[in-house]
Amino acid sequence: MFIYDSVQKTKRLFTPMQEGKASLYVCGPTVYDDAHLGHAKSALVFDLLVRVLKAEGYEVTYARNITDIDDKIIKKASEQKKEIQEITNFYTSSFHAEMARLGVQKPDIEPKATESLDAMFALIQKLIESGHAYKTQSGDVYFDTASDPLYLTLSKRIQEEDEKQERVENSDLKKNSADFALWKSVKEDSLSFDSPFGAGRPGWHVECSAMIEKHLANPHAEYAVDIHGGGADLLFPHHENEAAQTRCATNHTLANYWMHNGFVNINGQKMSKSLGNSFFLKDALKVYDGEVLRFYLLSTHYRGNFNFNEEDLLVSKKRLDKIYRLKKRLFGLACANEKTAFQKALLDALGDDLNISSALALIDEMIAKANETLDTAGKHKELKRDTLSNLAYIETLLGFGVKNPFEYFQSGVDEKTKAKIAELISQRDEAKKAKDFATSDTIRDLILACGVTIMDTPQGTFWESV
RNA sequence: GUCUCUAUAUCCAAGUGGUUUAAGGAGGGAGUUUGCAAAACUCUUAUUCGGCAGUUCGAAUCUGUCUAGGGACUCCA
Repeated sequence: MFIYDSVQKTKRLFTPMQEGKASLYVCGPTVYDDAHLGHAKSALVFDLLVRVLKAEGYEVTYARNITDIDDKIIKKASEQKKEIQEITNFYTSSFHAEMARLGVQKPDIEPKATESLDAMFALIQKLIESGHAYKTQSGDVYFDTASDPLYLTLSKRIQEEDEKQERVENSDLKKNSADFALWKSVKEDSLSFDSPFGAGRPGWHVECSAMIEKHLANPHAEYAVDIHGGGADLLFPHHENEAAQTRCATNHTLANYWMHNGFVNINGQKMSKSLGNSFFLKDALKVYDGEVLRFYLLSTHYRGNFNFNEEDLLVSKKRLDKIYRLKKRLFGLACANEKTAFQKALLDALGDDLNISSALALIDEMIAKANETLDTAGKHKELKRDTLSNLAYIETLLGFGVKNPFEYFQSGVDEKTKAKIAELISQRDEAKKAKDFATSDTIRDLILACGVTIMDTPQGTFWESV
């Protein structure tokens, strides 16, 4: 497959270090607040990538971390007078629950910062020993960016003059203003762990490098992982710093391929903590079906910016509805495992740097063709078998159409209303049989008043919630 | 300010030099089907790809420039 490498800025043929195996590390959330749509987008993009890699035949090892040591967590805990763990446990489990509703499969490894301290100590120790890190008078350990000739080559930034000047002024603290903390010495009333460098807590960037070495890296390989992913906002400074740490502490280049997903914008503006315009996933899930959100957030190319708005989301729902209507049409029939030309084309589209638009176009064409043949030659066995197989393929590759189609269309309607609708439909059938269309239309109005729509088919009358 | 990305029909959105005188979806229009609807299906809806200039036999696709809008440079998916 082809992957756009956001560091080389070009589409490259994916060639893993080990034939048939792919390792992937993605920066996960810091668990101090509810997940927003941006977290959802990132998780969905890499969930899709993993599914595509597996469909291509790779044995995938996918790690996504949980950052559970952080200034913001500490701040929140003290504000709410709660234990750190109470905060992190709460947001970790809500993150998991919300991801599950989006159909995001669990990563193979989900390391937590609090469980990876040994690996961080080892990495920091190596950096100190090799002269790439230093301890300040205040007890902090900093990475010495000047000691790494390749620093800033990942994000291709240019060191500015004023940054160099700061070097002299702050000589008793940091050697260079670009230097970043590997270990922050303990301050009063904050979270602290014992370490070879004194009590304190790790800097943010060090956990990813350490986790990758611990869980994914092969000591003899050139790269620590095949693919490293995350949101576009992480390229600098987070990924730059990760890359520097790994490069200087180990004989690894951090990743062979870098993938960065674009932002989710609200009203054309980046959703951001500082702007306070975050759209929380839990709020979106109150209003919209998780699978519709999945379809919507995945419906445009992962690298582009995504402007969230309700009208476009409803268009996505209509497209997903079409998959379910076809599924409903073939409901109850046995599915054979036929590999079709459509499936090959679908995988080819997604194998081209996750070209979801092409993939969705293929799906729409497949649906139209299947419906057309079912309209004109309903007993076409081979077509039914292939169509069912195609729908099953879409389920595993994209996670679309995974529910029972009747339940999908009737979600949000309580049992009492369902019974009432069933009763009205049977009354309407009586009237229709008697060709009393005035009565049947009156009954239809009563049914529509329940917030549902009905459709007469050769198999009987069905209803869907609107 | 420095760097960087984007600009395709009413809207969303593929397409990175010729098989595309531009996929797919939504919306609009006309039909088929239906007791009527809904759903489904068919046809239709950009001679044109932000403006200008250039490279080329040939450009939405490459180069320059201008315009508009995002983003990074500070915690962020």
